[in-house]
This record gives sequence, structure tokens and C-alpha cells, in this order.
Amino acid sequence: MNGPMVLTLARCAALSAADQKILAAAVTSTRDLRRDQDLIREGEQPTECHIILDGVLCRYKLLPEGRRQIVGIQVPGDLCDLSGLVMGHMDHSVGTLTAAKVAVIPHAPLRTIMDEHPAIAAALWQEIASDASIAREWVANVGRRTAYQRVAHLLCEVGSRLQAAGHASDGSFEWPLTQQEVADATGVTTIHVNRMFRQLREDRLIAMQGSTIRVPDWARLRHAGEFNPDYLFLSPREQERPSATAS
Amino acid sequence: MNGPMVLTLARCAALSAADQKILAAAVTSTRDLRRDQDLIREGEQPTECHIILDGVLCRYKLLPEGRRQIVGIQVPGDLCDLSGLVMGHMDHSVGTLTAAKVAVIPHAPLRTIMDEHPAIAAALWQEIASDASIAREWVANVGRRTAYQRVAHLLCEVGSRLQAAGHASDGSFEWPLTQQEVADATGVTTIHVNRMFRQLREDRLIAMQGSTIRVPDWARLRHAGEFNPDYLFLSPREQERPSATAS
DNA sequence: CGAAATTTTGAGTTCACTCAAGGATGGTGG
DNA sequence: CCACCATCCTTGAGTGAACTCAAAATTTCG
Repeated sequence: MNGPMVLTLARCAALSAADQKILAAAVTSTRDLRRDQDLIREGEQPTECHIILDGVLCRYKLLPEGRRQIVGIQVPGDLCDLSGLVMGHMDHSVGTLTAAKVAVIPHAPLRTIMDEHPAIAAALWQEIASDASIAREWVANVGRRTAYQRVAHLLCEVGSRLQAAGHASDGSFEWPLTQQEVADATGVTTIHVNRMFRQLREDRLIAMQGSTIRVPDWARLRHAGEFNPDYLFLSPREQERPSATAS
Repeated sequence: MNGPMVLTLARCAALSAADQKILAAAVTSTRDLRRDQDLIREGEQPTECHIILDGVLCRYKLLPEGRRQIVGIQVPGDLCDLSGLVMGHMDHSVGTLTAAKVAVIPHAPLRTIMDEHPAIAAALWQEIASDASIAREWVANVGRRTAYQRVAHLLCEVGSRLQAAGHASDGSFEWPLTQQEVADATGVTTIHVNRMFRQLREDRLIAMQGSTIRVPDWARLRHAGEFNPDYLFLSPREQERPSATAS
């Protein structure tokens, strides 16, 4: 492995240091991806899994007439193609939203490790179950919330998860999505997303400078997006809410 | 157990007869549920799992102001609260859409069985992973399809799954949802669902008599709903498409 | 520095929503 | 067995949130 690889599985709270080391040892290589590159495509039958070391990716589906729906965001620490391991083929594609770096673990040794280390198997179970939970929350988000609420909710989720992954500080973080991508994630048009961002700015729920977003008052943004982080199943350590005075 | 219980796990294709017997032996009791009754509620920490023997249930989330989003449908053969086993607490509620009967398996013995029978553990993995896949397809459905397409898509999914569960014949099946519930599943209003049903009828994509729906031409309905069953991961045996001339 | 991608704004349109009300259906009890 | 009540389904008319089309301003990056 190239130097001291930082492999912090998102659900590592359930893993001992020894188990984490075992997983890290199974990594055969890393891959650097540029922005807007696919890691896997729907229908493919992958033979390896990927853990995100850096960068932000998304799960998405393509529909007729060029429509696209982003069905999930993946941040560092996430295992992004377990469904390929479990089901044999991918029901969706995974691609980058930013330049990214992923660790590669072939399926075969991973299966062996899971057989021999129940705690690791349990952590991977949780990864899949939390993916399912997040997808269900997204159904509710696009199904029953207004465009304004959907964008606020997405801001909360991405902010919380970047914070948990150690990529936010003091309520500020790099926003990894273009407005086109926010549109594909929330099921509205790009133009309308732009109007919602403007309104969120006017309402002082967010402040943007370039691609950095600052949230002056998380409680208000959470309220606006009806956001309750329970569905993310972040471990208590990660739960630390991005508060204004975290410092 | 009360008589010859029919416990056909939806993903039983992956299970030997012996393994199925082991699972069935873990069932401690059955529960009869009336229509519109909750099996589990969001936030609860269940100590047992349920396999649907008969009837149709749904996963749902409640939102402020009485809004509700149904995030999944469960048919006979489905294991409907594995997420409670894996994550400790429920991120959503599960309730009946029709009168139903479920088999109860306590968590503790189930964990033991999973440790000792990898094939059973694998089947449960697949159950969770397919839940996640279905939820992602639902995100795309409510996010990027018109009301007409959403209802057509739901008709296809429920029809296919009832068919796979042995509850449909010759392209006809009992439709288990009220229009209110279809609205909660597709993210539109009840009134608009009614108009979409009318249009589907006028377009000869479905025919209804009472709560029985007949689909004269599955290919056309699938096309209308952009429905591709791959995301359901039905086993080849169950894959048999409800065709017009199934007899 | 220039080309391409992204963001921003305006004007008009439409799909789906709200409000309102009548009709069908099915279960329950007298 | 029928009357009644509750739920569910159906339809119409007007409204509004989000969409489409068009185009300019800004940022990013080779």
C-alpha cells in the first residue's frame, strides 16, 4: 500500500482496531478518479468493492430521454458497491461528483474475511441497511416535500455526512454538487434549484462563497428541510452535530 | 406450529429445502393482522422479525402536517423488518394494506441460525439489498416520472411481485391499495391518482372490476411506466412474466 | 485569454394541486 | 334483510408551484 492509507470505514464504530487493520490489508490497490467519471455502471457484474478514501460520489439511474435521477450521495468512508457483491449485478451506476480516490477490495478475499470475522460482516450489513434507510428517506423527500424543502434537506444530509467524515468545520464545507446535480438529486429542474438556492440565501439559511457553504444556524436549516438525522445511523461519535460554536 | 405452514421466502431460490426447514423451525408463532394495522413503528427497537405469510403490507414514513409517504410494498414471502435486526431501531413503520398473516422469528435464534448457516445469512443479505434496490427505483419513480408513469410503474411492480408470490393468474390480480394509498406511494394527491386511473382505463392499459385489476397487455403497461423488473432481483423461476397467454 | 460550463434572471405555460360536492360501495347493527 | 353510516371513488372549476423557453452574466479551466 502507498504510505499510511487512511481507511476509516464510515461504520467503523462497530469495528475494533484489529478488524479495521484486517480490512485495510485486503485492499489491493487504489484508484484516482477525475470529476464526472463512472466507477461502475448499472447492469455490470463487478468483481471488486470500493471504499471511498477521498472525494464525493453519487449513485444514479438513467431514464429515457436523457433524464437522470441521483439516488444517493457517497462520502469518504462509504463502501459504495456492496450491492454488486450481494446481488451479483448493479441496479444503479456510481460516479464521481468531485475528483476522488477509492480503495479497491476484490470480492473473493472480502468474502473470506466476512466468513472469518463476524464483526466485519456485521459492519458491512449495516452499510447496506443504512443505504436502504437513506434511499427510503429520499423517497419521502422527493415524494412529499416542496422544492425548497428538498434542497434544504439535501444540504442537511450532505453537511452532516461531510461533518461526520471529517470534511467540515465550524458549519462550513465544500459543496460538491453543481445545481444541475442538485436538480437530479431532488427531482426538480436546474433553473428551479437556482431559485431555491437564492431563496435559501435570502432567508439567511445558507451563505455561499464560491463552492463553500456556511450554515449560520443548523437548527433553522434542519427545520426548513424537516431533517432528522436518525435515518443516517451515524455512530454517536460522528453524531456531533455541526453546531455554530463547535470550534 | 399450526399445521403445514407455508413459509416460502421470496429469495428461497438461494435456499436448499433443508435450509428452508431450518428457518421455518425458528418461527415461534404467527400473527393475524387486520387491515390498516401497524406491525412496527418508526423508532421502535424490535426483538423479532416477521415473514409475511399472506396479505400485503407497506413501509411508510409520517411527515409533519399529516403527510405520509409509502416507501415500499411487501408481499407474501417478504421479510419485512430486517432493518430492525441489523440497525437496532426502525427508520420507518410497517403496516398492513390488507388483512394479513405473518410468521414471527425472534432475533436471538435468528442470529444463531445465520452464524451456523451461511446460505441463510446470504439470503437475508439479499433481502436487505433488494429492499435498497427497490427504494432507489422508487426515488427515480417519484423524482423523474409523471403522475401517469408513476401509477403505471406501481401497477407493474405490484403485479409482478404478486405474480412471483403466486397471487396472480392470467394477468389478473387483487389490487391491494386504495387510491389514497397509491397517492401516498407515488407522491401525488388522491384526486390526481383517480384521474390517472381513469386515463389508464381509457387507454386500455388496465381494466378494473371491483378491486380486481386485469392487464390486457403487459408490454404496453410496462412501456407506459418505464418498468424494467431487473431492480426487483426476482429469481429466474419467479421471473416468469405475467403474459397475456400464461393460462 | 478564450471556450465551455455553470449560474442567474425574466416571461409565459402546464401539470398537478386545492376546494367543493355528488355518487358508489361495503360493513354493521337494528 | 334492509337501513344507515363510513369509507372510498368520481368529477368539475379555479389556482399555484414548478416547468419550458430564451438569453445574459459569471465562473472555471485548458
